[in-house]
Amino acid sequence: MGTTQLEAVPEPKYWHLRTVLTEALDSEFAVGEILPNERDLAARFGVARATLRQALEQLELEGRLQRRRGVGTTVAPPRVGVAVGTEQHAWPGATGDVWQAVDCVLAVPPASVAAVLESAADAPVLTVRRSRVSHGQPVAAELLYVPEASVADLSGIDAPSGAARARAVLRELQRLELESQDSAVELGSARADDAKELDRLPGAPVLVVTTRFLADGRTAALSVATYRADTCRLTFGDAGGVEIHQDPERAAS
Amino acid sequence: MGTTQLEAVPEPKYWHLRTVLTEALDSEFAVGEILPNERDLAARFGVARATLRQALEQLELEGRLQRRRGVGTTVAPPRVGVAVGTEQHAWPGATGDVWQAVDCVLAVPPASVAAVLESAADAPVLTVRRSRVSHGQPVAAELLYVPEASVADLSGIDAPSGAARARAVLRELQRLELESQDSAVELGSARADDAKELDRLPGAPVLVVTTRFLADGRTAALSVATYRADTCRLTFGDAGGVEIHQDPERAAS
DNA sequence: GAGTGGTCTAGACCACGCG
DNA sequence: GCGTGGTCTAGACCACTCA
Repeated sequence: MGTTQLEAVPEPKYWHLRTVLTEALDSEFAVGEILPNERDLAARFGVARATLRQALEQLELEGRLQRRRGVGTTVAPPRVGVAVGTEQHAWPGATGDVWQAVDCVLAVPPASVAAVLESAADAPVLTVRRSRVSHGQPVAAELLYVPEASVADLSGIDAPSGAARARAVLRELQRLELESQDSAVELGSARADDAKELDRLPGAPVLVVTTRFLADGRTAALSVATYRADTCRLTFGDAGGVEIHQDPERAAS
Repeated sequence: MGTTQLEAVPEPKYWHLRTVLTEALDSEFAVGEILPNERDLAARFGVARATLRQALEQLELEGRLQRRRGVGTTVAPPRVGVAVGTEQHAWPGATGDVWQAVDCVLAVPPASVAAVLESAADAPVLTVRRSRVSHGQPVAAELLYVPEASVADLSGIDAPSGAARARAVLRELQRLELESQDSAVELGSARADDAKELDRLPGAPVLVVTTRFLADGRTAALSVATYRADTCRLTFGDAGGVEIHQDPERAAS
């Protein structure tokens, strides 16, 4: 006897909370609206604040919420689609490039980068920092590694570093003919410097897009671009990409 | 006066822990090795278990660790590259397809899917479940939505559902000529059913790849594929993709 | 049944944004 | 200075795996 199937599968509280909050967001809140603070919400649902925060973290990961210290928790707008396919993420420095050069230094790259560039582990390479803005918000920070062999002549540039030199490097890069490129996308967490540029805390989830540019039969440049995972949807291919958002617990049944 | 710059920037303990552990993983541990349990580790570093767990979560997100309840925490192998570019993630059912058909039912899709398919919100569509295995491990679960208009004739199939019917649907789909496709990648969290298929807990981070297949001037099929974010690196483009792993706190300096 | 990671609690203090 | 989210603690119990 007893209850039929009440709590037959005791799912975690935070997961149930996530579902409840998702439905509330869908029906009762508008984009940009401020939610009650965490202490109030926790009390309202009768859970500890840590448990509530676990649910909010999920929702932030899914791009449904935005939390800012000292401000509050707001309903996030739908993710913006950023093109990383053929056209927009093309040969760095090409016309129509969506990136903005920030800085350029000559530095020894991480070992993993050196391996791909087939350069000595301690050989310095030109390291260009660029940033990408979409809809007024910073969406990505990039480090572009360019072996000195890829740029013919930088003697006309007097600046040893800075945005001017970065643009000069990109200009020189354009003299090479791009043969092909390939990319990989994986999940990562923002390093301190990237986090700052993306207006997030260190460790924030990011989508790391690594692109290798091939010219003259070798790797002419390597781009490691860090996109905010909470606000971005990376689009590939012919058209603009698909607008789909995950539904809560909706399976084929 | 006082101390020069000791703790001038008090970074969070869990972040510092993450860095320390990353370096330890790089130098002192082999892939597959089992770490001390969380209680021991926390005691060794003089922090609460919750703080230690926060660091481990980061490392798991970055694909460095693998944690399994009842077993322990092990050092994860490098992420496997899975191709989602042109060839392998091509027209479903084409020869060389890496997917395995699991099931097929006729069901009403989520509203967001119906919108893309340009079908009525309550119109059922063929929903094919497929799974993808790489290196012996399940890496992705897919729901493929196929409007009935896309498949000419299923009358020869007596099974109302199941893997046999799924394969029949894919076979019929091949009769259409694929015009183009576009994809989008975004971060999500695994629904209960996907989590089970991917051998993870609900809410685990996943990379959601949404692909729209265009044929006959309309959307002939829509694929929503859920990849394990901890173990997968999605590769696009001409070659096999780049093998880069994020280095801890290594900036151009 | 012993040992593991997963969940949850009820507190405390800190860093930040804003008025 | 106040309210927010972010960090941290020291416990407890649960779910799972495996010998």
